[in-house]
Amino acid sequence: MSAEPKKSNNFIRNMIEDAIAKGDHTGDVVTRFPPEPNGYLHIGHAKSICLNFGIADTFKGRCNLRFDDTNPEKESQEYIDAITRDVNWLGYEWDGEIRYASDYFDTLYDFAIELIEKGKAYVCALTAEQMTAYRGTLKEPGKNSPYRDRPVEESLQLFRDMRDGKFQNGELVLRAKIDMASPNMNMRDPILYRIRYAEHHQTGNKWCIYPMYDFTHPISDAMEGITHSLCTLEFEDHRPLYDWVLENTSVPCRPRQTEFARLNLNYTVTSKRKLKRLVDEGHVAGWDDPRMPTVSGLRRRGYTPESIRQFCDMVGVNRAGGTVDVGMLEFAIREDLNARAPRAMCVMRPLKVTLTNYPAAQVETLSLPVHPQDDSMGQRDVPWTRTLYIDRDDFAEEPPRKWKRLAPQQAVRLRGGYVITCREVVRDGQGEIVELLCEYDANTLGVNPEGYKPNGVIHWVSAEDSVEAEVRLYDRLFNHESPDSDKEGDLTDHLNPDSLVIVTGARVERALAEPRQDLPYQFEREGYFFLDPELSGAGRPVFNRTVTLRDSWGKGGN
RNA sequence: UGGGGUGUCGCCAAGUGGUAAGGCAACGGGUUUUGAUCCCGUCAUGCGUAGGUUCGAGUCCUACCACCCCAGCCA
Repeated sequence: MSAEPKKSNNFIRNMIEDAIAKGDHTGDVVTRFPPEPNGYLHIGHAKSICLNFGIADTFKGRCNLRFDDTNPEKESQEYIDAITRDVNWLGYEWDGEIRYASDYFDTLYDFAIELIEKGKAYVCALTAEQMTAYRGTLKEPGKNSPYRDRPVEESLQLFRDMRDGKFQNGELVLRAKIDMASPNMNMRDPILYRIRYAEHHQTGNKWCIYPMYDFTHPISDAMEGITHSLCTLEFEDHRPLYDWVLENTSVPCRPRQTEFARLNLNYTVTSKRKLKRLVDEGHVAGWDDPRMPTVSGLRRRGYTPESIRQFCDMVGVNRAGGTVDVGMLEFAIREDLNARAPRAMCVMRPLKVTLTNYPAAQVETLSLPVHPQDDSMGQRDVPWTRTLYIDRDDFAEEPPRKWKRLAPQQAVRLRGGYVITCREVVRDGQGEIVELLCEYDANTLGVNPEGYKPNGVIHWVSAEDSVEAEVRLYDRLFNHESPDSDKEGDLTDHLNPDSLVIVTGARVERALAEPRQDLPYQFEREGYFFLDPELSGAGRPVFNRTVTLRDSWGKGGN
């Protein structure tokens, strides 16, 4: 990546810079992004992606994409495809081909043999329950497995037999021989291989034994010449084991693991397990539901890759695990879209306005800028007719103080058009307001009226010459700041019942009959809205609200 | 005294002994045909607490306190 804006410094960048300055690090800086294909990427992964690819970029190194696929029962090609797409969409290119930990299954097997031959690993026949008992507790040491000192030749033969399918699921495991009394649970003779008769999405039925993460990861890193293996804080306790594996096998090089704090966002969850649950239980429409903090959800919502990268940069990287306010994410997308989004008008809840002094047959084509601060984006045509729609929320019979919209006998500017004054309110049999009879001031196009001052500016659309649209107003999925970290109840107790409000019968200006699909629009005075690629039909657009405009008046939007 | 971490403004975050950056939010004010944007201003004598070292400490030492992670044949 070359177009990456300059990145804020963080302790990892500083560490690498110092090492290069002191001559401790020579050669390329090589990182990797190593997702397990057991779910979709979320905003937390985006942080890791920006870090790994960003580091490689600033140090002119390389970054690999490697699927950590050692648990076939939880993984699938669907997830691989989604993850690959998301990384690309975020704007990153990995070095060479996509890698898979499963590419190294043969190598891994050989290194396991090496450990056994060195007397550093053994085949253990303890059951899962026995294993737990032997492991000890956090405060008490474990005790050695009775199989720990079995002869090397015996372990060697047993391990081959494991591979050759001579045992049942879970019957035997290969364990590292380290220290059952270690205060670090990960060092109490961790399992290296388990028997699992499962078809693997990459290797098919070639294997019935699969290596564990702690054995696979350091070796995969070494095989790829990774110099900086960056991971989240919960793996800190695994580092001694990561190092142990590298020290005790004849790997070609020596990567270093460095941990950083994972991203937490309030009012949402960033855990693949919990997100999967929301999908499986139907609380959302899928992994790419616009309310999901997944990369695909954010994309469908209208977030841009640039805004997500900017957000990750704002958040920073360190070892102090905090919780970032979603407001910062919203700021990032507003900042990007304010500069780039074409403007348009959309009336969510149409209220008919008849201009009594405007000829019925007349149509005037107004030319409005696509962006008020960027002339290079050009103009668009907006028809002005006798019958218009404004939003019901922009009219009040008894306006509050400082009302900047329409009210009886008061005037407002219609955005880009004329100033109108409301003369009469028309009601139906139920007493509901169905129409406003207004007069327009023909001398106010592009100039202020003489002798009076309009309240403000509201948006509008021609009644006949506009397009019907469905608009989906999204709000936060949870109404609890930390929906998953409290003891008060279940995650699903905190779902926001108003996280999706569907508005049908909205009207958008004619220019949006065929909306662009690459970037959201700003519906003026409302927010940013992105054409939903799944739900929109020909001539019937569906817009997802990406985010409201900042609003210093009341609560934003509808 | 299981082990490993982290504590700087409401939130994120710089700072590596020389006298507390920046961003978000908030709050004032100006511009404005989006109650948007933009502009200008305010916002930590204080860095988990208590001692200590030093001419000088967020940075060094000691002791506490709080929070997070670890007992999957998950990653």
